[in-house]
Amino acid sequence: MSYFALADCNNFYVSCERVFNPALEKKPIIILSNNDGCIISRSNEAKALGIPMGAPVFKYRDLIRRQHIKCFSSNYPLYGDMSQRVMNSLSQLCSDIEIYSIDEAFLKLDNFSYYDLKAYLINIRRKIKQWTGLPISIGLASTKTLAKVANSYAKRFVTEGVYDLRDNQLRDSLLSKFPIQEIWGIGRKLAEKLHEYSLKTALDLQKANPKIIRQRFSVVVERIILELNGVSCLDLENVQPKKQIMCSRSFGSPVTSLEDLNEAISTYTARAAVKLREQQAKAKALYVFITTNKHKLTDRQYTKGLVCSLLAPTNDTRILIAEAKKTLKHFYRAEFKYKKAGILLMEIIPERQQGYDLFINFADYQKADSLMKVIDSTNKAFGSHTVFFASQGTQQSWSMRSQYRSPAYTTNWREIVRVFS
DNA sequence: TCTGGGGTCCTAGGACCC
DNA sequence: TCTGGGGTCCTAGGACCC
Repeated sequence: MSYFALADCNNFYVSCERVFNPALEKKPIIILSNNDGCIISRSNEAKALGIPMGAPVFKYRDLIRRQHIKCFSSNYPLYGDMSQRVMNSLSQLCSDIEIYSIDEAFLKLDNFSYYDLKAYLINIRRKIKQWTGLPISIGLASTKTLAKVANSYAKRFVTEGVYDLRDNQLRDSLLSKFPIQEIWGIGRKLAEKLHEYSLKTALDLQKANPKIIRQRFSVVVERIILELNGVSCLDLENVQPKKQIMCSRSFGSPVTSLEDLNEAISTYTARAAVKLREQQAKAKALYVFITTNKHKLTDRQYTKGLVCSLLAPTNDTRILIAEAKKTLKHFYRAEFKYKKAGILLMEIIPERQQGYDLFINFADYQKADSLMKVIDSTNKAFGSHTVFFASQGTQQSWSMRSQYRSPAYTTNWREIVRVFS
């Protein structure tokens, strides 16, 4: 018999901040999205004060001030590095692991019949806390979907942070109290439609006829039913190379000029190209888009994007930037105030699958490869903005707001924690 | 003043082929 | 007074996740 466990960091971004600033323990804290727009992580104290997930921060300014809630801008260099430490630690403790998101991993526990699994997981949790400083919760069950349910109970009701949902009777009694929209894979729309069939709890769904549900909904919901019954349909997944690579950002303030948009698009293209080379791939097409602020009803709106097919697959930042700028020029219009721009790399193929262009000297390919390698390794060693392209600009007046950022404690020598000063 | 960013999967429907 | 049907490929869009 094999089981699944879901290990999930508690209030991950908040917890990362607390590791390096223990004065924040037991205080209400929130972390803001890029551009300081939405609330994307909350400490338990902030949740208790009624701050919802994903809410725009300006709607809660009063509450934040009144309750002295501490705000932080997102600090992805820090969170990414802490995530890696957690995942490395988990991998040492369990060999069958799928990293599902920045703060979650599924573990598959095969051939553990001689162990007390729950005790084993409690020990994992203790070690992660000791090695990284981060608190995690673990849910244990016979399928991934049930492990998710177990995890949410581990978070809410259990002090040792591990919840064992392997017993069928216990499972069904908990599912009868579990709202259908909180099931992994059931979002708002599906929940509404399921409510029309009087399916309100996870147990209602579990008892539904999978074949009929498949006809009326989809194979996705059918699988969820089987998973809720303890029939595993979703196995651990290997990391697949990305089929699309996106980089987009909202601007700190509205942008109108083509020069600024060119800088932004060049910057996003350069970032996407780094990701592309990291997975040893090339793109055959790219998509550039710009959009005005859809929340600002008084502004005239314009949203437009365009696909550009590349002559040959490439991961050369110089070519990608040139093509992206050329594409932008086709649909840029000067009379709008833009809020956001972005680029999507498409039709991605592995580097070694690529054919070569008859009219390009092979030596030129090798030169481009070496140049990109030097740029990437320099930026990796000395910081991501050490070498950059002139078209990315030096002022970047359009760049996003990040007013309350904590130091990059673990990834930048200049921002390292000081014990003495 | 002020509303994130990045990604996947599934389905429906059109075009096209024989 | 009669005009197939099955299969594949592609794309757009919806829904979901964290």
